[in-house]
Amino acid sequence: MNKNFDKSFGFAIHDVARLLRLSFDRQAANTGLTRAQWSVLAHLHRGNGVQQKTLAKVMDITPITLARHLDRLEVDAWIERRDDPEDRRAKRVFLNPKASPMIEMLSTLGQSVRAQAMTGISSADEELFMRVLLQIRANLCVANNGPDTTKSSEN
Amino acid sequence: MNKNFDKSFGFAIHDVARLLRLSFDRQAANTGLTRAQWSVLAHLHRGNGVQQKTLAKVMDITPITLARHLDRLEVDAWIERRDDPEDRRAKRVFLNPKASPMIEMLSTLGQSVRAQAMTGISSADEELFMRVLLQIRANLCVANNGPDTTKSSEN
DNA sequence: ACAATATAGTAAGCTAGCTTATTATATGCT
DNA sequence: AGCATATAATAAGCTAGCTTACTATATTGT
Repeated sequence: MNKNFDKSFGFAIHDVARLLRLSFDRQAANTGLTRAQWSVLAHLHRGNGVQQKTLAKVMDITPITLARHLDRLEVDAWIERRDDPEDRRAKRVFLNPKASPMIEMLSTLGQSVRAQAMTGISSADEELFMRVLLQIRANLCVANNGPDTTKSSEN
Repeated sequence: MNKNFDKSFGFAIHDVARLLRLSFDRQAANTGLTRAQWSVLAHLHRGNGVQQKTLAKVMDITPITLARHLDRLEVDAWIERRDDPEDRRAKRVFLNPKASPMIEMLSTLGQSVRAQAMTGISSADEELFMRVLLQIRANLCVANNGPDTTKSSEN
């Protein structure tokens, strides 16, 4: 009955994104962290002490969306906001020590979810799939932001 | 700096889903309908008068998520809920006549967004991509719902 | 120097998904 | 018949994204 919808590109992508997030969040429920929050921590892991503005840009989410993640992460002491000494408008975000082991754990969880999703798919197919996926993302970035700002500049 | 994240499967899928939705919703903003709402209308188009329970199952969203879409769609008279004559707990959902042309319009919009996303991708690659995508979805459905309930039964 | 403009962060309020709990009605068992 | 269980829809309240608007601070132009 819903053949066309099952096969529709946009809906299929949407479903897969949702199912992946659900799968991850359920398995991480005991940690009290969601995938989106983990993503913040992981990005900080590779660039600790950045401004919120920068972090939001790298993560490609709006500053206010990031701010809310940080609010909750700060309550549970995963991260800390400090005033930027060079710009009184800005804040810089730092990981607290307790975050590191958690980042590791969630990273392996992420890998296992991916493996589950890719069951029965050859590595050649997987590779092509990823290549096309990244191309699609690039196409949409251009379409959404106007000729690419996001990926070039980095504060 | 964020190479690994750029290439990560889950995040890339998530990004693409978000960008697709954004792209669609922006271009459809003047209609007052979102992609999710359009999806409800389109499903009704191929199965008018179904119960909410059934519609939610076909769309693979929770009943309460559907109920809220229906609330707004009903306010603007795109659809109508009627009591099920055979089950006093249930309601059946019907398209109003004004919906049909809108469904057509949004459907072509959907196609154009897809074309934009697929720019520069060969049809062979696109085909393989879709095949893998649907396989992934099937894998995740099993993982999330326990051995597949969703796709087999249909009221 | 100071007025105009730009920028960093946040607030308010929206859609869209989820889980858990409630209400009303059906169904099934004894 | 009547009680226990199951089901259809909704309510309450959460995360996560968005847009638009506001506040405080920087920057720039004259």
